[in-house]
Amino acid sequence: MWLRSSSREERGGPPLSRQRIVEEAVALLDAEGPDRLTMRRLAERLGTGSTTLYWHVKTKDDVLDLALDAIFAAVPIPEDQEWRAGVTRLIGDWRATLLRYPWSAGLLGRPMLGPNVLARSDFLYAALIGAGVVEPHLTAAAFGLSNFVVGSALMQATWLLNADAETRDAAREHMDHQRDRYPALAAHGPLTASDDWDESFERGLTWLLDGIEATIA
Amino acid sequence: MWLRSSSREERGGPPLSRQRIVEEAVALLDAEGPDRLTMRRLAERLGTGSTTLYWHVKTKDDVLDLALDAIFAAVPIPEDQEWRAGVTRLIGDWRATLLRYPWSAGLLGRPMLGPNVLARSDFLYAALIGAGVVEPHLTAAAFGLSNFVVGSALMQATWLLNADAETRDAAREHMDHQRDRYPALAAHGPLTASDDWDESFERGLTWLLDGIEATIA
DNA sequence: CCGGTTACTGGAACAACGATCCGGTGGAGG
DNA sequence: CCTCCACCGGATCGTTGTTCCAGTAACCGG
Repeated sequence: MWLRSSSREERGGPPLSRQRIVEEAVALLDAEGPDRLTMRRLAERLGTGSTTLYWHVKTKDDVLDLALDAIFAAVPIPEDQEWRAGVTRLIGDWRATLLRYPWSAGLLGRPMLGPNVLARSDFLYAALIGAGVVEPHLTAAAFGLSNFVVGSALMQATWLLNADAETRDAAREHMDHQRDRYPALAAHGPLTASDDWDESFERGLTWLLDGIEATIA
Repeated sequence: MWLRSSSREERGGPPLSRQRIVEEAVALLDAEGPDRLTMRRLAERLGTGSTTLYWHVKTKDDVLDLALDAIFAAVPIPEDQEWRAGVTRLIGDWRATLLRYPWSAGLLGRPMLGPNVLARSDFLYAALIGAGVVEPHLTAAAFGLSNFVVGSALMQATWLLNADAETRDAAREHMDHQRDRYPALAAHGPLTASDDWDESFERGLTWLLDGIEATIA
């Protein structure tokens, strides 16, 4: 998607329709989930014919790529002086956005090269460099933080947001029924009411940041 | 899927066909990717009609759930005495399996309740408990390790395995063209030839394990 | 004012998909 | 020999992403 030579902007044509399509796609994904996102349904919401969309957008995958990047505009780029505060804020807001749009979890398996994602990734690298993190720790730190937040949001969105209540209950019962086969998991695993996703996330993030900080000479 | 009361096993009927379907599905996913996995194509490979599959399997999603769980049978459950060695081995093999079947990355957004996944999750909890990790660190540790490995494999599979060479080259050129806009990212980000995914993964894993170990009284 | 280029629209249609209906078949058990 | 039942698969339905192509409306140089 982001690799296609955008022949539209070159001619100065207003990408206004494109924007409206993406906005409506996000709204539709939010309201009904990714399965219900159809070119026809999207067009109907926009009051146009379904085939008209293909003038503004090459394929449906492009709509998804654009929608995925669009939601990251809600992640502010921190201005903190202290690197740890800035990184913590960025990662936290990143996670919050992924969880606010749970359908994004299913889209994380595609290349993210949109401007919003790139700008925030650039900030992450810049913050780490500014903190004095050098290779090979730099790449490991940026990867680790990104992968950690992506994995956390993916898992939480899968269980708490995308799965409906009956699925969760059935899963709990399923685990309960096999309590003897997976004793440790049944006693302490997810789906036990006691787990606090936010707290666990921050603990893991702290471990990562401590490890990164220790590499600074 | 795992929540459906399996009326087949109850009657003692041989689930042999089911197993063949899953094996062939994994082979098909491996050979042509998830987009090309079709009930018709899968049936054709098995030498049957497409509708016959629905006798052994409720929906296509069931096939995907079964295939996803099936590949984790290749992850051995460690027998190390030392907890760090066991956890490191499990997480490493987990990652290796996810990368050997890159299509699995796109399936991670669904509830994983298969027996293979559960058994290995149970081992992870048991190993951490045996090491002396207690709540609230226990949940954070298990989540953190799982999420880290899932995120790492997802990102690497996206870029190095699922994206074809031309996509990667186009992405590199795309980044190069905007080098001034994302200076830190262009200089140090992924897609720079110097990055070593394996090394970065192990560094991040070490940071997490160090943090977990520090919580042991 | 006009002819034509250009930006944009959308009905019709196509191939492919997941899934269901329903009429089969073949062998085991009475 | 009859009956039952696990198992099979052709025909078919509704829906999907995408393309073809015949339009329309606005602008622009003459």
